[in-house]
Amino acid sequence: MSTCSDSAQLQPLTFFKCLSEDTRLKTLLMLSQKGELCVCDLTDALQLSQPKISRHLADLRKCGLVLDTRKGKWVYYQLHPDLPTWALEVIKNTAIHNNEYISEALANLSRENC
Amino acid sequence: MSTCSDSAQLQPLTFFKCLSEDTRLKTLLMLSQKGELCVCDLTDALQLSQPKISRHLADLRKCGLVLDTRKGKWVYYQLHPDLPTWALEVIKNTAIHNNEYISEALANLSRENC
DNA sequence: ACATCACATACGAAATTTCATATGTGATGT
DNA sequence: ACATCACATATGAAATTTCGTATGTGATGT
Repeated sequence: MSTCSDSAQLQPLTFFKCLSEDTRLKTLLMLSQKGELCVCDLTDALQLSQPKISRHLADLRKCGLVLDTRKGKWVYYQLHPDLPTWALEVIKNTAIHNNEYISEALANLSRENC
Repeated sequence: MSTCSDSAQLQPLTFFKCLSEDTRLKTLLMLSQKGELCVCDLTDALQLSQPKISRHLADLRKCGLVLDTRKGKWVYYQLHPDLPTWALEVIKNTAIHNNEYISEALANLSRENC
């Protein structure tokens, strides 16, 4: 995940490289279902260390797949509003037809908040 | 691309790992447009060595994304007929909206045959 | 039987990706 | 000013992926 030459148009290969890692894929699928999540939501949901989540979010940011918004201490992430339609459809299509892949993470999410 | 535990149901992560490499992605997109291609078609189209193409096709085979059929000397590949609908739609959706990504390869294809 | 064509596979080397650990930064509260 | 919380980033080690080269295999033709 090094070659995301920022600000260029989203290349299909770049896009699928982002989807080819467990943490990043689950993050994108969860965002497509939940709309908006902060970093601590994701560490809870995926049961992973904060730096690990943060590094993968940085990758997704650099490729333009997610948008971050600071609200006080918290940083909220969402799927980038400027995502090409085909890419958004891939994410949503995958999320809808693979519920079991993210169901456990979504369950962790609802239990507690930071 | 090592962990394609054959014959299991297609996992989204496995699927996207297959799409996260240039040769494999272009191969799948071309198959979705052309229906059927032999190995030498792909070496011509993508201008890559035969073993390189062959190794990536082996990956796609092991993950169940393509089906190979021997016809005399030639081995023809197609998208696997049992592909889950969501996966097939991802491939077709991507192909339709990213013509420029495979246009050069498709042009090479029409020029000559082996 | 032998040569050749189309394709598959084995083996290291090189490049890329991923990770844990440590440290840095901005915002909030006292 | 200081401590703390939420998050980001740097660094080097470890795992994984990719590739070139060499070699193996099945089918066809003579």
